[in-house]
Amino acid sequence: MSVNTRDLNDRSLQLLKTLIERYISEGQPVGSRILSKDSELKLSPATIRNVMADLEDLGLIHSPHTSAGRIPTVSGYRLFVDSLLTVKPLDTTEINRLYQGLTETEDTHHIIGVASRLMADLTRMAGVVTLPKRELVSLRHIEFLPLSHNRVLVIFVTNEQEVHNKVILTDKVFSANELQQAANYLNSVYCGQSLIAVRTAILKELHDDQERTNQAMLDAIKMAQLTFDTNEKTDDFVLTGETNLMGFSELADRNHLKSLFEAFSQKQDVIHLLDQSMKAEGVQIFIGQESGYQAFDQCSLVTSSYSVNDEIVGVLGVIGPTRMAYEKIIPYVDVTAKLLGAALNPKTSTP
Amino acid sequence: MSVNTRDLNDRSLQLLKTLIERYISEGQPVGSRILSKDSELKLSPATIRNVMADLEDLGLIHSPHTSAGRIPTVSGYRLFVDSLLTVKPLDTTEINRLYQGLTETEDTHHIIGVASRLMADLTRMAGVVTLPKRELVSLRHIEFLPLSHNRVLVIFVTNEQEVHNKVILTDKVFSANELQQAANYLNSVYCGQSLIAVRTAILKELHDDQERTNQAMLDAIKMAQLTFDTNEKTDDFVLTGETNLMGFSELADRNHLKSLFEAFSQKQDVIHLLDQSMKAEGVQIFIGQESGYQAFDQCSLVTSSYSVNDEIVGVLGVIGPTRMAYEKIIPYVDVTAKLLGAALNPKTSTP
DNA sequence: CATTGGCACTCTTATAGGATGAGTGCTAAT
DNA sequence: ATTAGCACTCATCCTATAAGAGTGCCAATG
Repeated sequence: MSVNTRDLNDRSLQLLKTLIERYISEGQPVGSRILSKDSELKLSPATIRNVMADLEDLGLIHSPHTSAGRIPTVSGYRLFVDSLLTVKPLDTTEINRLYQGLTETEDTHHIIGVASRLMADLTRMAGVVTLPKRELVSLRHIEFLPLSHNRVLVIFVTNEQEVHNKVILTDKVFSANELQQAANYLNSVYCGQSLIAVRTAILKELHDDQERTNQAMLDAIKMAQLTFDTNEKTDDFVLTGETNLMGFSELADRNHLKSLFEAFSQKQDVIHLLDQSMKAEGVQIFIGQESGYQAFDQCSLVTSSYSVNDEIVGVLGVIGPTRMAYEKIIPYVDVTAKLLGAALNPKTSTP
Repeated sequence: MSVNTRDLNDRSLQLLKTLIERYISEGQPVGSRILSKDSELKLSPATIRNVMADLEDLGLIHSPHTSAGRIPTVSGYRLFVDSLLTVKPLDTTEINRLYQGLTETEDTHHIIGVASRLMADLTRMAGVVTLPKRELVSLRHIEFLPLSHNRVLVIFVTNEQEVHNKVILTDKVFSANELQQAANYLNSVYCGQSLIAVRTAILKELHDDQERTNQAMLDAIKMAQLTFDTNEKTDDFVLTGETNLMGFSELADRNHLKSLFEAFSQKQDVIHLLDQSMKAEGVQIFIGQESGYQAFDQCSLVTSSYSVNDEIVGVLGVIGPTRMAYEKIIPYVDVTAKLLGAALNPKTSTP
C-alpha cells in the first residue's frame, strides 16, 4: 500500500520532492514544463513526463484532469514528509515569541490557551491543545460541601492553583462536620501525591483494611474514591484560529466546511484523533484521509505530545489543509510542545 | 428615518406583509404577479406595481436589479416585526421538549448549555445564552489557599453548587492558618447573602470601622474585597449551532462567514450586543445592520432577557439570517427565556 | 380617478459555440 | 536513455444569443 523510497530512483524522488514543494507553495497543479525549469536536473519536459507517469502509476501523484499537471496524493505527501522533507529550524525571534507568550503567566488553562493561539497565529491555521491529563497532576487540597440529600459537592485543587469540582452521591447523608473531618483526613494523608497515586492508594485502602480503619476514615476514603473515579471526561481541548481555515480554497466547499466545523464543536472526533498521538512522543502527522474521519479528509493534522517531568500529559497540534508547509509547521509544533511542557513544569514555576 | 404604520394605508401594509412573508418562506425576490395571486386582495399586477413603487420610495423594499422582484429592506423588516407580525404560539409538544430539557439537571452551567442547544436545534439557527450575572447569586462558601508569595487562591461557591475561583494579590503574606480564620469569619458572617449585598457590606465595613475591628477581621474583609471586586469579566456566553448558519445562502459568502465566525470566537461583539438586551424585559430584535456590527450585517438577532426571582440575570437569543421566520422564532426565544428563568430559580431546585 | 391591460425595456440566467492555452501521451529520431 | 514533435484532451474564457422574469409607463376602462 505505502511506497518506500527504495521503490524509486533518486531522480524520481528528487522530482517528486520539487513537485510537492512547488505545489505546496503555489497551490496549482504542476506540469512537466514547470518542473523541468524548477528542478536542478537538466531534463526536458518530455523526460519528466515519463517520470511523472511512473509516479502516477505508483499512486504518488495524480492529475485532476487531462490537461492539468499533477498534484500529490496522500501517499505522495506521506512519502514526502517521511523521507524527503527538509525541516527548517525555527527563527530565534519566533522561538522567543513562543517562549515569551508561554511564560507570561502561571495559570495552566491560560497557558494552554496561549499555546493554541500562538500556533494558530504563527501558522495561520488552526491550533489545538488538549488540557493536561488530570491523573498526572498532584493533589493540593480537597474540600466537601453538603448539598441536598446525599449529594456532596467536592472541590479539589491540583498543582498550584487549578480548581476542579464534581458532585458525588454518597451512601448516606453526612453533616457538614463529618465532611470537614473527611476532608481534613484526606488532606493530611494524600496532599502532594499525584492523582493516580491517590487513586491506587485509595483502592488499596478500600480492599485491604475494610475492618481496621475507623468509620470516619472509611467514609473519607469512599468519598475520595467517588471523586477520583476513573473514566472521567477530562478530555477537552482548546481550539483557536478555526476561522483561518475558511480562507483556504481547498476547504471552500460549504458542506466540507460545515462538517469540519461540526466536528470541531462536537469535539469527539478531534479528541479521538488527538488521543492517538498521546501514545507516542514527538511529532506525528495525519495526512488527508489517513485520519479516518471524513470531516478531515481535506485536512492534515500535525501533532506532538507534550510532557511534564518526562511524562506525556497532553497533545497539541495544528490543523490545516493537506497542502501545508510541513517543513515549517513541524518545527512549530515540535517547539511549542517542548516549550509548553517546560512552561507547565511546576519546578520552574516556583521561584 | 423609520416608517410608521400611519404613513401607509391598510392595503399597502397588507401587501408589504404578504410580500415579506412570501420572501421569508421562499427566499426569492417577490414580483407583482406572485403578490397579486398570493394576497387576499383582488388586484392586478399593475396596481400592485404602483403600490410597490410607493413602498420602495419609503425605503421598505428594494429590488436587487431591474427585473427581479422586491425584497424587504431593514426598515421593511422593522415595520413588519413591530406592527404586522402575527406571532404563532408554540406547540405544546415543543414547549414540553423545552421544559423536559431544562429541568433534567440542576447544574447551572449545564442548563445554560441545554437551553442554547435546544434553541439551536428547534430553530435550526444558532442559539446563545449568557451565563447568569454573578452578582445576583448568593454566597454559599468561601475558602482561601496560599500560593507562592502574597498570592492567594480564592475558591467560592455560589447558590447550590457553582464553584468559582480567582487568584488575588494580598498586601502581606498570610499563613494557611490565618487564611483559614479569615475564611471562617467570612463564611459565618456573609454566607447566604447575595454577592451584591456582600460587596456593599464589605465596602461599608472597610470605610466605617477601620479602627474598631480587629486585625484578623480586617484582613478577611480586605481579601473579600479583592475577591468580589467589580468589573469582573464574568461576561460569557454559550453559543451552539453556529454551523447551522453555514447552510443559509445569504451568509454563503466566504468573507462574510469568516467575519461572522471571527466575531463569535472573539466574543466581545456578541457580548456587547447581548448586553443591550440586558436592560429591558421581554423580546428584543436586532435586524441586519441595526446591530451596528458589520459581522452581523446579514443577520438578525432575537433576544430576551431571563430573570430569576423577578431580577434580570442574563440574556439568551437566536442568531440567524435576516430572512428568518420571526413569527416562530420570537415565541421560541420568549418561552425559552421564561422556562430557563424558572429552571434556574433556586426555590424550585430545592425540594 | 383608481384600476387595469398592454407594451417596450432592462437585466439575469442559461446555453452553445469557438478560440486559447496548458498539459499530456505517444512515437520516432538522436 | 533522452528528447523533439505532434495529435489530442480539457478547462477556461469570451461572445453571442435566446428565454424569461419583472418593471415602468401609458392609455384605456369602469
